[in-house]
Amino acid sequence: MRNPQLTKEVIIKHSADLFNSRGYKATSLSDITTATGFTKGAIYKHFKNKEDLEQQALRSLSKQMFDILNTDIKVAVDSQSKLEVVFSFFENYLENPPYSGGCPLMNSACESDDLDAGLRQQSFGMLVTFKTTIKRIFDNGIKKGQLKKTTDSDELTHLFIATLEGAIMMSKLERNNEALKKCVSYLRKVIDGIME
Amino acid sequence: MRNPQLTKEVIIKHSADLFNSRGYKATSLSDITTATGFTKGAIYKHFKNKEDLEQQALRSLSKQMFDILNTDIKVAVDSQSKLEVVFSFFENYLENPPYSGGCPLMNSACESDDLDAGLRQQSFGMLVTFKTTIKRIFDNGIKKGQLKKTTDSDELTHLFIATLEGAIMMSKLERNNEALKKCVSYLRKVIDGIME
DNA sequence: AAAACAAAATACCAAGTGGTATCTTTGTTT
DNA sequence: AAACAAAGATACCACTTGGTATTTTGTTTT
Repeated sequence: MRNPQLTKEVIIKHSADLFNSRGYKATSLSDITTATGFTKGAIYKHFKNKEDLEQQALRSLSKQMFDILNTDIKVAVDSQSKLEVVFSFFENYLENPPYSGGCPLMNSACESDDLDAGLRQQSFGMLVTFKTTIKRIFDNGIKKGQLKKTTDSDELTHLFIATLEGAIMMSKLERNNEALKKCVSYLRKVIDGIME
Repeated sequence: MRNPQLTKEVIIKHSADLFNSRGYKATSLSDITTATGFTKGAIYKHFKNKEDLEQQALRSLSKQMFDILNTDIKVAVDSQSKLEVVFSFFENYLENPPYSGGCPLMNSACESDDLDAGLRQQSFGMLVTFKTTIKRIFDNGIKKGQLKKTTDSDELTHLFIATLEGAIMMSKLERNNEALKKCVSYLRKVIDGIME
């Protein structure tokens, strides 16, 4: 019944959950051992140290987020529905979260200071990926004539990500999705305004 | 040369700085003693425990932020220039920060989970204050005929705060104020659009 | 100047931290 | 079935954590 690969996955999944909801530094190894049922021996068999585990956990969260997003974006046919995928993803964050604890990008970005360069670097990469994903939708939409040629894709990319991330923070703090709903509602109108 | 009141202020100021840049849980008492030059004896003379210090430090950061904002908002004469105060406050966050480590609202909101209810509560109050501050500018602007009557002040309040907070997160992570500049630039155009 | 009091320093404490070395178990290979 | 290596459990380690009890220092009051 031994399955080292599964063991590693279980450890990553549980610690990712703990890291994202309680914080990376605030989550101790013993938190993880009690959550997973494995011992420190098992953890250190699969991970160099806690920092290594933190990074692999964040990578897992990042992969999970973008796997969902990219899959649904690919299915959507035009720019508007592709952006709608992003909207509903965030809009349903609180009610039906793919992982608990809010957005892993914001959480890691807020917690990682200059000291732990690894987490910061990975968090940064996550932001780059996010920006690339959104901007591509705009640029393709413009190219295909679905969005107005005057659309400032770079500005809107920044606006969208900042607004969605900020709204998640607000909604998480207020424990209701009013902020998310209001912000997404606004962004939808922005889309309507640049539709060709 | 003993000055207990000053001692307390020094402890609060230094720990506020540490909490906001490195994180609340990640900052230890010894971090604070080395930063302030005082010992644990001095700290526990003035604060019940670490949690108490955390809360008083956050309150200090909050006060500092809103003192600056409210003062400048009061000086500004019309709605547009009042909102411009908020914009420039955030726009200059990175280059000329009133405190280091990014926005204390977002930092405390991200870090505080359900376990430390105190920090969370205070963070929540900070958000309420922020929302009230912004919304009042809109509502007064509408009432005075400076902004269009059709302005949805509640929606814009949420949009502004979410966008500014998200932009700070991005700019802090990217170590440049591109995101802040782009987002503020957009919000300025929103204002132009609702000017009467 | 002595006594009284508060402020801060010092010296502790138990508990928890990340990490390592060692041992036992398990599954696989020969 | 014997041997072997990998997986994981156990037992430990030095160190740091938040917190407390006690002592010293400085300031006021009498």
